[in-house]
Amino acid sequence: MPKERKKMSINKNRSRSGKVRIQDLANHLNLTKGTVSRALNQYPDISKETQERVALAAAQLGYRPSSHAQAIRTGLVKSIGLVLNVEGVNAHKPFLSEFLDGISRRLGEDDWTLVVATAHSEEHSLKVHSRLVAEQKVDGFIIPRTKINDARVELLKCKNMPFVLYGRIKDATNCAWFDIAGERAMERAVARLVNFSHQHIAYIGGDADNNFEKLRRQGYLQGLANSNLKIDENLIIEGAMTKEQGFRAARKLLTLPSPPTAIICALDQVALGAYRAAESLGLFIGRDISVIGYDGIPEGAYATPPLTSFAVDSQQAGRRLADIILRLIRGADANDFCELEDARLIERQSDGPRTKSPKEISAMVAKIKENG
Amino acid sequence: MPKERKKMSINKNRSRSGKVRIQDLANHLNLTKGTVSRALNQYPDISKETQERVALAAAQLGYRPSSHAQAIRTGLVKSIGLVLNVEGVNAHKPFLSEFLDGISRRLGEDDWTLVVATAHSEEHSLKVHSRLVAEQKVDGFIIPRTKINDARVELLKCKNMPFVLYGRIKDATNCAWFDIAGERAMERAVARLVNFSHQHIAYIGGDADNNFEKLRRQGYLQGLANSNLKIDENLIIEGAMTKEQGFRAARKLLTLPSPPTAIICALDQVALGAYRAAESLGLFIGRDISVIGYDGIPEGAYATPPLTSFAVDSQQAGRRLADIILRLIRGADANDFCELEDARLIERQSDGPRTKSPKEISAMVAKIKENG
DNA sequence: TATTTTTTCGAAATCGGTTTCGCCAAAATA
DNA sequence: TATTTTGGCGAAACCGATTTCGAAAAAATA
Repeated sequence: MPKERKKMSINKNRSRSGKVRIQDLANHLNLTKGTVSRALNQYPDISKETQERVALAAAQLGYRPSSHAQAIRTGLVKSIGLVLNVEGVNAHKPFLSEFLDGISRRLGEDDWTLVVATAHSEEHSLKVHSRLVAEQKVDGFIIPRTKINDARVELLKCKNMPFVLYGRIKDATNCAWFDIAGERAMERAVARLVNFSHQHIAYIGGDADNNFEKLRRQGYLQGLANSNLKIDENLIIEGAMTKEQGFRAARKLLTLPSPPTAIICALDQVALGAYRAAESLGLFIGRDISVIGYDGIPEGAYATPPLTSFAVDSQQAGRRLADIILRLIRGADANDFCELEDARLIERQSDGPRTKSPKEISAMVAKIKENG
Repeated sequence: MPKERKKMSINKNRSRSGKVRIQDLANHLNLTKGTVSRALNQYPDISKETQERVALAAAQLGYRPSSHAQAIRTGLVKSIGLVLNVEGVNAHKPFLSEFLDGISRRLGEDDWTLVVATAHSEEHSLKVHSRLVAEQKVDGFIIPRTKINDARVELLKCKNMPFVLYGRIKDATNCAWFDIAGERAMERAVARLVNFSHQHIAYIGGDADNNFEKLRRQGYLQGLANSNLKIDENLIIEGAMTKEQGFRAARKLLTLPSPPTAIICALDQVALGAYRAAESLGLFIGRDISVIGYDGIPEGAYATPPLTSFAVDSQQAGRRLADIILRLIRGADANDFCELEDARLIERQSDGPRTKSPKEISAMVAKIKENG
């Protein structure tokens, strides 16, 4: 008996289930499929009349070109990749769905789709990108959370694959990017606090290898400079990304011999951690000390007191990024897209006029620590 | 001058950029591409020797088959669709990235990918599904947040497209599904509170058209029945999905003439809203009244007091769902997948022995309301 | 040794589109 | 009227894989 050569043909039933192919459309119209294709793609050598006839029939029969069949000739699969690095647990959470929504909506308008993958380290992220490129699953990438020196950028440049950055990087030549000006927000935060008569303003930043952190820190420093305040290294802590880390950082600041009267946090989550630190030390936020956050997470509105913050419109960001990557793929020049947008200040009750001096705060804290 | 017939050829440069095609591999091996293809796909009519030679060369040259070129013949694009309905703002947030991660990892193991799209209404969701099917962007779907009667199921059944449900539905014949037994968690929550001597146990549920809500409510009622407690319709509120709605619902319950001594919430967010309601009425959770949530969101651990809840492992759920849909596409029978998993109880400090009677609670609340 | 079977591979068709080439008739020009 | 140009479409190649078919060589059997 000869070896069986056929492989199991799985789901053969589904393959021809009622789908209208271009050949069917051509038969129905008494044209060749080549002509139908050119008509649908608005080639100038097809008469207006025929074009309309074809378009009408296509709509009536519900013809939709198979995207991978197109891809084999055109090289375009009409989809965009987004690789999320989920190593830090809370990494992307707050606005992920809004962000995805913004991207998906914009892509959907042009009948493109979004491919999402996750990665668990920077190295793994590169592998995932490579796989998507090699298998030709996507025509371009949106790169979230840029690092100062970002290996993803090198990789995609070398593979000649279009991409747009959500965030900035050190060397952005030939890179399209879109970003929210976190540094300007931080600068405004300092100005606002100075206006409230604060002079000792601390800063709790995020992970230092994220580019946004570098920028926000710069903004904070610029804010100090604008008001001729001198930098106190003791009042600057970086590396806080979670509520817990915010708690620890704020506690450290508030138990300093000369504590700040106001704290700016690069992330709302961190600010909420600072809330608990203040609470644990008997300080009332908004009265004894001021706190300003950044992100505009919904929980901020429900905190006591409601958190003053800078809101980022993630949905809009996603939409804009999708729009840019589509343009790039269609031939636009990456250098034409360097877009910076401001975050929107939400004034709430976690900050206000300075009521205590550092000394007084220190005394309050000391008292509490004694008793408890 | 004749009309220009060529369309702009965009990104022509990228099309042949160093990619290894099967023909290149075949030339390199002095075989035909058909033979190479069969060798790579383990056809039995290729000698072991040749198979190994081909596999080696493929690895060395870095050959990866173009997935859409495969798709045109096999009918499989090797990707799974997930359509998120984002109409309720907070709809999917807490565990979305973990969920995506679970799916993406499992799919990645088999070189499949995940296509994510968003929808803004039930109707729009159907359209998005249809588009993905028509353009053959996916080979199957994961359907999150099942409704009791779910139109997505009808649609996909009729289009003969494989899918797996995250959640259950009314009529699940020929449906593969995976779910967390929220009803059993609610039942256990009641038993736990009864054990703490509570007899007046309220329930705040989510939107009634979600199937999970129906089940959790049933579980709550079952729990009452198990302990021979009678149902008090005044102690049951549905339709709360956010912290704000939880606040309102809990306030309503606690200002009742005969308020509950314990509240079970179908969502942690809602439970945290209840925290604020209790606070606003001068009640201390964990001492004056008990609260139990469901979801296991990280914020629960940081609330005061830390929230007792039932944790759901979204990453694991995503992985399992991905695994099921792959099996279905490879020919498994949908009826073989009806999987129910228990949520894990996290005992914290928001519940405990009953210390006050409804009357006493009512008195406390009245006192606070009097004072302001 | 002659015949049959098995193993292994090449050749070619195929999937569903896009794109190129060239033909023929109608219109424009000489 | 003779020639050239143009408009509109059919025919066929092509994209990169998979799958079918058949044939030559090697092995097994008569």
